[in-house]
Amino acid sequence: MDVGKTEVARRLDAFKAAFKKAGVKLTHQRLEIFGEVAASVEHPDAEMVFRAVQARMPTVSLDTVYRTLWLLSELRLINPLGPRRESVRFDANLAKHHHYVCMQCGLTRDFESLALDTIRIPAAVKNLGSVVVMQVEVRGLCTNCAKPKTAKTRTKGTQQGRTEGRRR
Amino acid sequence: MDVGKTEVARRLDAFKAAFKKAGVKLTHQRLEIFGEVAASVEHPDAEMVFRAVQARMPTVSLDTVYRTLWLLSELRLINPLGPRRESVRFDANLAKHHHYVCMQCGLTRDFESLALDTIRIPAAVKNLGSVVVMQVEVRGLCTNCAKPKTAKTRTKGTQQGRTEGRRR
DNA sequence: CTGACTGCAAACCCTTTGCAGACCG
DNA sequence: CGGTCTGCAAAGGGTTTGCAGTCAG
Repeated sequence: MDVGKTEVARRLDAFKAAFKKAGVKLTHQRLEIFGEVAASVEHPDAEMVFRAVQARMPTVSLDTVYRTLWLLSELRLINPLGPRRESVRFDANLAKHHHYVCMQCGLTRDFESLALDTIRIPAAVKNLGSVVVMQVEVRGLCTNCAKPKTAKTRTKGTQQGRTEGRRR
Repeated sequence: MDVGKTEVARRLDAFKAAFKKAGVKLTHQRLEIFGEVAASVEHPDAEMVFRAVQARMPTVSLDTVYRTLWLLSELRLINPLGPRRESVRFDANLAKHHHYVCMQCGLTRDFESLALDTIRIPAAVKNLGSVVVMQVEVRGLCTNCAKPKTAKTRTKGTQQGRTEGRRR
């Protein structure tokens, strides 16, 4: 249930290199925290990481875990999962469809594709559990966010935004 | 930028039928709230819906919007988007991969597939924005949750769970 | 040594809940 | 009319932040 030893070692090297390059300090807790995420196959959330690290280092605090996790994301050593963390969104389109999600503003749009609807799922997935839905998620920068500076043409003013100004 | 008129009408019919069948009351606010989600292509969150409905019905409260949104989900008239709402999760696997997510316990696992990595994305998506990542998300019931009752064999004890007891 | 980092506690934001009055059927 | 719903206000849970002491480089 763990990531292979060699793979973890490789991730740790990338970790140290990235820290050196970014010029941030390599503290004991950062190492433990990254080690935890790198060795896990569970896609843990902050609290899971916290509990695991806490076992070996009883003084860590949950906020350090959060800060470190986001730092790691910034250095592109790990990725936050799923659509941008924020509020739950709802979808009234009950037909088969797929999603395009803007990594910057969170804009989410449906798109349809017969070809994608009929994708064959690898047999190995069967070992994980039953298959109820299969959706393709495409992430990128929406045309609006891709526009150079002067982002005056905000789509309709409402909706969409609200997602940018994250991070500390 | 809206859903077609006929489609909205169809969704409204399904809505009324489902309400009658479920024996829940069809109130003014519920109708407005559903209408808002059904006509939007934005996958709004509770607050977006709230603001939109509030414009036409200044007395609605945000909590009613929440309650209605979840009610609609229960009646399968809309679907909450993305992996179960809860905390952000992180992924240290930077290689191309896809996700299997259990709809009940939130368990999330990677799986690889050359075939899936090379899927051709429909040209229409280009109009939405650039493509940075393409991932297939398979949702279903993991083997553990699928087990009849006596779910004694909890995977490793830790991780995983924490996601079930949602909803009011 | 010194600025970056940590732990602590308090603040925040989104979401949920208990309760009394309002309204659908 | 009666039970379901709503609005209100307050509680909850996850996440973030300001501050003073601590530690990596």
